[in-house]
Amino acid sequence: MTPSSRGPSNDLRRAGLTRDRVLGAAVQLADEEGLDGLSMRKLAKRLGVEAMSLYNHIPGGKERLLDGMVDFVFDEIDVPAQDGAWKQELRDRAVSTRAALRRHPWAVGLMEARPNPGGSNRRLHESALACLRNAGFSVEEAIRAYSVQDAYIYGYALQERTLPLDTGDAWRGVAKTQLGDADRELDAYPSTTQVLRHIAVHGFSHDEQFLVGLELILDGLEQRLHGSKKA
Amino acid sequence: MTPSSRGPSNDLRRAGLTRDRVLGAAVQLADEEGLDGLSMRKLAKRLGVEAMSLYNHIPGGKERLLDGMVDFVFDEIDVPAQDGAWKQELRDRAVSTRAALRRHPWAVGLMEARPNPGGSNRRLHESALACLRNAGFSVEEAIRAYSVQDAYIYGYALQERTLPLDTGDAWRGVAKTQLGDADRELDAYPSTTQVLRHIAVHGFSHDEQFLVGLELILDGLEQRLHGSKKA
DNA sequence: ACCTGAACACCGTTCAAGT
DNA sequence: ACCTGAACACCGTTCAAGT
Repeated sequence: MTPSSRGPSNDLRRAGLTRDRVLGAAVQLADEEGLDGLSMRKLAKRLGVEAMSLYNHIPGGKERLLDGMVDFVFDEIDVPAQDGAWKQELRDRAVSTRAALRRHPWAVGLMEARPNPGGSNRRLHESALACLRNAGFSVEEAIRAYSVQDAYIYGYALQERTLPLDTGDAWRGVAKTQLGDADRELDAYPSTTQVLRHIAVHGFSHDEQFLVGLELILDGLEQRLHGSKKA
Repeated sequence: MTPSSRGPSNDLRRAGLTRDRVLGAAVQLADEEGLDGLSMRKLAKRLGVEAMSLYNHIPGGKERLLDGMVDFVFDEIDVPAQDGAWKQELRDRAVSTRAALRRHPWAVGLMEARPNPGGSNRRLHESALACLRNAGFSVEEAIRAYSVQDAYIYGYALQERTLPLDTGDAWRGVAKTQLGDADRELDAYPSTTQVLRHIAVHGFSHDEQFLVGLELILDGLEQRLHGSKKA
């Protein structure tokens, strides 16, 4: 009568532990509790199993688990098309990358630091480079464009991780609190105070800030592209 | 006859444990073994003491120790002057920041993530903002300029941490090794292969790459500055 | 005031033993 | 083939006890 009794073999149980299931649970645990909260023992408990049995599915231990988790995040990033609209494609990739890193803040410091890049990482890398090459960037300029844009995206994600606030109200509140705390120090840091006052009134938007900076970089790359074509 | 016997009081010993000495030893340990290698127990051993006695000098435990270490790194970054040469001042600050992060790679992910910023951090922040304001940037544009440039600097440091190679020879070697490893995959990743071939021949320079990207951003900020002045 | 030993509640990982 | 208990070598931190 139970559904499982009708399965093809009755030893599948409710377990069916898989590399993918372990990876998914690990990402979820890190999303909820951060990288410090991710331990082999806690992860095992979530999967209804003892810590030692994880090593049957993740051969390299925790280090390889992290490799897999990082590639899991890379897989969530949209791969750019390789036709001529390079600026739009790169902008989309940047927005998509930032969104993935907001969902998985623990990944920011790991994405570019893994010695063994996974398949999703390599495919994304390849597509972005191809997109730039097809648009007319030389190999050298494609490397440069990729480097500058990636530095900006990951650096911005690093900043945003500290204060991932969405609404103008939240920002106004933070600025007012800091102005209240500082009080006696306002004279020593006049420009900082000015900035806090500005945010306390006008708020702040990560969405807008990120996009404006991104546009500045894309425009700079476009100028380099046209400059090199003329030369 | 021994030097110490002539000291003002003989109970100073060789210990004289201080917050500053603990901080210095912690930075050195992290430089040598990375953040994972920094434990209260190992740090204590270096200072000739048991782990528990560190808590007498670093009240908040390891978390506050990290706060202190981060501000130790901020203190090594040159503070920009506040006169009109904003472009040169910001360039110098960027170069100085990257150099500090190369000396202390463990700090990259921590610099902007501490909830309680230290004095050196706040002074640097204030000076950079003041430099921008004095150059004619509005409050809003100063925030933007600071954000874009910092994202680039820290993001670049994040990339560089993975492969902190200095010489063209080292880069050529890495590229050749990767081309050898990949072999069967070269067809699947043609643009990546092209990039590796380019580096295998021409090498690569972090110094140059960082500066070119930095200039692209500074030029973009300059255009925004002039645009807003006219408007 | 500063240092310490013992203890607590955790880690990642190995390995022999189970089924 | 997969899971586990016990064990090892580590963590950060508290606390009562020493001097």
